[in-house]
Amino acid sequence: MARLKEFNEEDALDKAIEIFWSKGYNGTSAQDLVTHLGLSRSSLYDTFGDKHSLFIKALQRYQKKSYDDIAGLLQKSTNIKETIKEMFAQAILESFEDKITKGCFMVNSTVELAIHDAEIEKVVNDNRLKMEEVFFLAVKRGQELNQISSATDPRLLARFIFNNYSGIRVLARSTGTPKQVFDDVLKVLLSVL
Amino acid sequence: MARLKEFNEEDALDKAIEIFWSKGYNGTSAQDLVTHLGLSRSSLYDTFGDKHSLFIKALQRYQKKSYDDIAGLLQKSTNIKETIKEMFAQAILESFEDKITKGCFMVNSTVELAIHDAEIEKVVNDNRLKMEEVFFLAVKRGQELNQISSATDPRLLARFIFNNYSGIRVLARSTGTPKQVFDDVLKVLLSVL
DNA sequence: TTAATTTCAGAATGAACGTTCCAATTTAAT
DNA sequence: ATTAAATTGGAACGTTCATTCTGAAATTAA
Repeated sequence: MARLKEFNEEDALDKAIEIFWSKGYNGTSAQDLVTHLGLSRSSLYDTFGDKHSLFIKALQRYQKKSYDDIAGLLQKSTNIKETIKEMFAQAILESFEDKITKGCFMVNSTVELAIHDAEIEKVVNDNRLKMEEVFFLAVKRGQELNQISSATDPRLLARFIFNNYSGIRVLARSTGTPKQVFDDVLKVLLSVL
Repeated sequence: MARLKEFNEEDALDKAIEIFWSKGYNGTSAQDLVTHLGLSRSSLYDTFGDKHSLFIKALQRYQKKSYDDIAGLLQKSTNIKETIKEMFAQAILESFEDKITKGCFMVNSTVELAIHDAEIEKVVNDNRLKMEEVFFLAVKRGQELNQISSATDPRLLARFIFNNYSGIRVLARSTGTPKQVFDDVLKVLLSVL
């Protein structure tokens, strides 16, 4: 009965992830969104509601994508320690690619918004719990397979891995950090497993 | 010959650190600064120039204070590993205090601004290098004193410690993170030293 | 072809933004 | 006392902000 949308909603959300990831919530203006998403103000507001709603949707989509990515890799892995190494190596490499997105959108949002925005805090905490769980199960399996040292409780190792993941995502937000720094951190991290 | 300032410039800077630390650069308005610093717009702008200049001054002051704090502790320490443990334990405890400042102002600024602001990036990189150096010297001494395992190059351990420090500062920006999570990370970290 | 419905581009909105200005006030040396 | 310089509170500035509105264009079932 009515005119069709000229854009794909998921593609637009991916664009929103990009620009929020790059500039943060407060650093991204409505005009930035219009420009980067390539749609008009009216379409933007009709489709996604206000800026805050759009941000939440973008962050939730990012959470699901990055979680599924990591969970997928670890679940199908036959060499857990090697997979963890590749995961980190990948995150490190990505931070040296020439994209506007550096670091991690979830880490950025945690730092910028979690203490002031209950809705964001919930997404952030859910993410931490899910990531911890997927690392926990992976480490536990790695220990059973004798690929990871059983000297330390897998719960602790899971939290430790997540912490180092956050750490390198912070380092990645500064262009000046040499790759060797990341590699050194990863090397020590792996020596614990 | 002229009227005297009614406020202390360093106290005002400390207040600026607080509010920028809590709300970020883009999240802090000129009105926020006026309210939190307790001085008028004219005094604020006459004394510190514009918002960006004030932010840089605040961040540099924070850098010096936090660096001096950590460097002081490590340099006078007779038990390096124990001092590192106390340092982290202190950072963890502070994140559970009822203050508006959570996490680390330097980490926050890295995440929010480093890729878009060359001046901030310089402060951030200088800080990383200085922190790495102070950790490096401490670890080296700790190894010489047989307080820290010599299995790993002190440079790598320094970078690793800094990375975990950043990580827990991110975790600290989310009120929902249970203390046990921090404690577990610290436990694994110490097991490497 | 018509009618119903939605999207679209861009103008318009009022509020909030960072910054500047101004007149009054305070100080201390003359 | 007068003068010169600096600080002060608060009004005022133009700009940008997020959001809403308007009216034309587009679509498709009837």
